[in-house]
Parts: sequence; C-alpha cells; structure tokens
Amino acid sequence: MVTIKDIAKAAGVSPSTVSRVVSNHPRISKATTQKVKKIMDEMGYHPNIMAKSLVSKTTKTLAIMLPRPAEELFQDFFFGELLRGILTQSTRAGYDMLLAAATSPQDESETIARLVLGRRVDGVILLSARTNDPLIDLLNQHDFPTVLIGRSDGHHNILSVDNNNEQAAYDATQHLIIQGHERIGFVSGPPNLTVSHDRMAGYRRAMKDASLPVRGEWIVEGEFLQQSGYRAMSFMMGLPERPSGLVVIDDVVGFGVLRGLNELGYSVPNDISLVSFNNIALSELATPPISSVDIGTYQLGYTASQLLIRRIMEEDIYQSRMIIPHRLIVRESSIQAVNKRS
Amino acid sequence: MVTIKDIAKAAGVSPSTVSRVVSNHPRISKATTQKVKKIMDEMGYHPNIMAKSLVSKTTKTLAIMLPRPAEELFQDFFFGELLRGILTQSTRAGYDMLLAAATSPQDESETIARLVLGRRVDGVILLSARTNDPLIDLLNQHDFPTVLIGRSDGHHNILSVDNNNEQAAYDATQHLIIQGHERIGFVSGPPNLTVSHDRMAGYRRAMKDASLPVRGEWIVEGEFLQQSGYRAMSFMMGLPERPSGLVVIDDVVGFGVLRGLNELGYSVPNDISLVSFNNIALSELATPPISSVDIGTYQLGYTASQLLIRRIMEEDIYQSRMIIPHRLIVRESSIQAVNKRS
DNA sequence: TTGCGATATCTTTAATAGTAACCATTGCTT
DNA sequence: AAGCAATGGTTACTATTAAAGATATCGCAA
Repeated sequence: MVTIKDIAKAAGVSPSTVSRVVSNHPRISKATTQKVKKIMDEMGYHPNIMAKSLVSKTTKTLAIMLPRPAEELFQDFFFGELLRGILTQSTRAGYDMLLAAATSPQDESETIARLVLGRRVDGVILLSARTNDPLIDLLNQHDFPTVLIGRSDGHHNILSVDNNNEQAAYDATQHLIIQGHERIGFVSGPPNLTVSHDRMAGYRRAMKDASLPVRGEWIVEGEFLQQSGYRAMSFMMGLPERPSGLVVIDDVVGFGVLRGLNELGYSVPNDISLVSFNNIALSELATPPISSVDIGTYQLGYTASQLLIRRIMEEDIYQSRMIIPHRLIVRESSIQAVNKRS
Repeated sequence: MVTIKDIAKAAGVSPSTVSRVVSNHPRISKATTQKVKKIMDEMGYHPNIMAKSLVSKTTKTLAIMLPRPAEELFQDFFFGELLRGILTQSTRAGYDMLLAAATSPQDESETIARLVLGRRVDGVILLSARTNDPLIDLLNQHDFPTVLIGRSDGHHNILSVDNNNEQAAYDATQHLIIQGHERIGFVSGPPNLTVSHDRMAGYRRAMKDASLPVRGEWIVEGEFLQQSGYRAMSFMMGLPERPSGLVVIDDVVGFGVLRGLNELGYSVPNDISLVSFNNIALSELATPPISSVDIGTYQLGYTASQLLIRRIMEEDIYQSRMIIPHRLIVRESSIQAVNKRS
C-alpha cells in the first residue's frame, strides 16, 4: 500500500506538504501542488481513511439505527423511500452511511455504544421511535449528535423530524366523514410506537368533532404487515355492527385489508371505504387504488440527514423539531359509488 | 474520551495488558482480567475503532455498492429483502454495513477507490450487474474481496451469487405454454443488465422448444418501474395480433401491467395471463394475485454476505459461483378460468 | 548595493489510540 | 542452581495531521 510518506519521498517533500496538497491548503505553491499531484496519480495514492479519522476525530460517517425487529421495516416501501432520502443527502454532503441492526434488546445499546463511544460514526439517525426509547437517553447522556425520525414521549431536547401524524389522521378520518360515513374503524400499528398513538389520537379527535361514536371493537392493533390488515378484517367484519369506513395505519396493511374484504365478499369502496397512510408507490396500483396520506417520506429522510449534518457541523439550529407536511391523496378506495356517478 | 492508557493507569498495568484483556488474550491471569474489566466498566471504556482499524489494517465493515441511478432499486421490495439478507448475516458475523451510492458514473469509480484503496472497508458487495461492469475490473485489479450479486459477462474470476435466471424464465414461460398459450410476450428490464438478457434467453428457449413463434413486437424493454409495465401494455395491446400470455421481468412492473390491462378493459387471467419474477410480498395481494418466480431474495443477500466474509477470512472457497434455487409460485393471474373450474 | 523585517513556503516534531513482537520478571520445578 | 512456564512491561509501529519551527524570497529604506 502506498502511503503519504512514499509520495513525500518520491516528490522530495515532507509528508506534511503532501497532506496539505491533499486537503487543498492555501499555503502551498502551485508548482509543488502540481508536482505532488502528478506523483500521487502515478503511484495511485489514496489517503488511508482510518489514519485520517484517528487524528481528526471525525469519520464522515452516519449511522442509521434500525429498530428491532427489522423484518417489518424491510417489507415496506416506506423504508426504501426513507433510506433513499437519507442516502441522497448524506452522499451529497460527503458522508457515508452505516446501516446498524441489533439482534436483541441489550445488543441494541451495545451496538450504539460501540459505534458512538468507539468513535466510529459522527452522528446517528434513529428510526421508528418507541414511546420511551432508552437509546435516546443513552445518546443524550453523551451529548452525541442524533436525529430522531418520529417522536418520542418525554424527550423534548432531541432533534427530530416528523409528520403531524395527529393532524394527518384527522384529515383522513374527516375525509371519510365528509363522504357520509358514520361508523369508522381504525386499524392501528404496534401499540408501543408513537406513530400509532398520534394517528389514533387524530382519528379520535375527528370522530369527536363530528359527534360520532368510537367503539372499542372498531379499533384493532397490529403490525406493519399485510397479515395484520387481513386479520383485522376477519375480526371486524364478523361484528354485529361493522364499520363502513376504515382508517388504516399503513399502505401495506391496507393491502391486507383490501384482500381480507375481497375474500369476505365486501366491495371497496361500495361496502367499505378505505384510507391509509404513507402513499407507497404501489397504493395507486391496488384494485381499487387506495386513498393514502402522503407523508413526504423521501423528504423525511432527506431532512433528517440534513439536520444531523448541521448539528455535527455545530451550526446554530433554531428548530429542534421539524415537521414535514402531509397531503391526502384521494383515490377510488374512498370515493363512494354515489360520488363517482356525480 | 477515556483511552486504553487511562484504564492502564487506573488499573496499575500497562496499556498492552489492557489491550490483551479486551481481546481475550490467553496469557493474562484471571485476577488481572477481572480487575481491568471492572475498571473498564467503571470508567465506561470503549475501544476506539479507528485506532484499532489503523493498526490491524482491518475495518470489520462491508460496503454495498448501489447501482446508479438507485431510484428504481429503492422502489422495489426486492431490494429491501436483499438488504435484509445481507444485513442479517453480516451483523451475525460481526461486520458493519456501509451503504455506498454514487451520483455520477465517474463518481462510482472514485467512491470505490476511496473506500477500497483508502482501506475503509474489508469487502464489497456489488449489486445489479451490468453486461460489462468497469467496477469489477477495478476491484479485480487490486485483488479486493468482492462478491457480485448477479452475473457479469466476461468476468469469470469473480465470486458471485445468482439465480439461474435463464431457467427461471424458461419455467415461467413453459408454465404459460402448458396453460395453452401460444402467443406469449416478454416485458423486459433495462437492456444493459444481465438479468434482462438471461430471462429473455430463457423465454426464447422455452418458446423454441415448444415450436412457438416469437415476434419482435411482443418483446418490450423498460425499467424496473410500474410505469414501464403500464407503458408496455399501451403499446402491446394496440398490436393487431396481441399476446395472450405475458412473462414480466419484475413484480413491480407486473403491477403496472395489471393496471394497464385493467384500464384497457382486459381481464386477467381470462383475456391475458401473467407471470412475473421476484415474488415480492405484495404480489399475492394484487387483484388477481400474481404468479411469480420466487428467486430466494433474502437467501441471495444472506449467501452473498457469507461468501464475502469467507473470502475476507481467506478460507478456501471451492465454488466461485453460487446459484440460489428458484421456485415458480402459481397464483390466479396465470390460471385460466377453464382450469379454475376443474 | 546592502541589510532588515515581513511573508511565503516547507520541514520537524509530537500527537492520535491501539497492537504486536520482543523482552523482563517472578516463582516454581527438577 | 539452572531452566521454564506464566505473566506482564517496553518499545516500535500503523498513516495521518496540527502546531511550531526553519528556511528562502522579496520589498524597501538607508
């Protein structure tokens, strides 16, 4: 391997001078710069990133800490879009991305400790916030640059990027109410995720504002998997009084709901109307196309990365909590036949 | 930051001894080990990974080199599953994963050079092989541990994990032929990817073996996007003699095909039968459920990571090319109504 | 023309955190 | 008493950079 010393020797200068050439230091003459650069090219020199990181105490690397278990996440287009947003921005800013997964709960803290306290990364993006995330405490304790995608109860001093999920669910629910629905159900996600809470709260507020009753059996919790949606329907459609409209926490779950309703012989949107969240690429290709709240997934990731890098650069950050706007995309799954005819 | 020297001083031993305790060196007494470990816990010591990497010339990190542009990839469930396979195995083996993307063609080589020649990673997983990939030459030149997911023409001395895509397409096509179809079309992917070539070849062989004609206008190239499938249908269904069966390169494209056919008023499978590839989670939730060749996506990623780590460990590797078995999953999209009744 | 300080340019030295090869000490056996 | 495990310390090294020091060059006044 060719090192900075080899270049220095070959060019007849000191290693420091080569180092300055590499980092475009102003106090190097054009002649020397050219000479050194030529030799670097000839000898195929590439700076050893580890040595550089050791001395500069900076790795130019960010970590994405994946929640555990990660299966659900990878099953969802949502994650791909988020990742794309993060990666695009961090690549542009000259940062590498480390994908960190944990296999067990204690391993999660250990992984973070290894990466963060071992100075392997300059910052961390946390995904899928739980209602009380111990990782956030750990990272805050060490005052380590962290951005949370989502929201965590009881942590107000952490940088975060999120949607207004409460309002998003309000809008989705209100849309169904405007379409004339009075019995509206909610297919939720894992109960320990704040996103489940927030969307549920918005659903409840919309129902309350319209003076509509919310029945306990119209709310079903599950995972971000199609199977959850499918199972929710087996249960909900067996009720004596079943809802005529459904708000579903995630498009993939929505696909499962659609399949369940289909098999049970219900027609969407004529028998049951449907609105879900995230607006993944395939939701407009469902039969019927699914109405969905676009939460700006790419933007969410892009902004998180941007915010994190700003924090690392120690720029002044005035807003610790950034909200990405959402937008309800109305499609066939929530437009009743009567409206369609008009 | 607490270093190995701080621990050494606090424990009254030399830095080497602490280093030995950390790496479970056998020649350290139990008493010393315990004493040092206790102090490490108390002081919250975590080894600096950069310093370790510098001296050991090993980073315990793998890079996934994403193809450019990466948009398509992130839009596909396929990628998520692949990533999950890679990540699961590499995490188990104690390796971190670096996600590397390039923004331009020349940047691609630069990124590889920076990571590989700069000794930032121990190995590289290449995705989405093109027919003649210059990156492979670059990596081979430096004898750098690399595993290719897919196949690249003219590179036989590279480790790779792939499917038998030719046979997979043969099986898919033959399935349609057995169902009684004689006019079968092929909706392909980007022409510069080997996977497009291989699947096309299998399709052609199956048609030839059955003495069925292949028309040029029944073959359409595109991307791994739903829009490609949609556009292919606009074109193909406008032909004077249109196919009655379709082999589609990817499930996401299949979703687009389904939508296109739907809008044009064709029924699947009664008017047109459909088989596609990759068997993503949502293909069984399409309307109708899409027949798809399961290529063992998770396995593909898992095996690639495993192979790469073996190569890094300099284990003897007897097979340089591993083939993950495929399996045709027959669903409603390719079972004609007449068969359904029986 | 010469001498001086200012400036530009480059070198030397020390530091980053850790590891490995080699060396040193101890206490026990033969 | 010599030899030998067992255990731990010393020293040198990894590739790079920052700070401080050294040298050369230049402009300008005497």
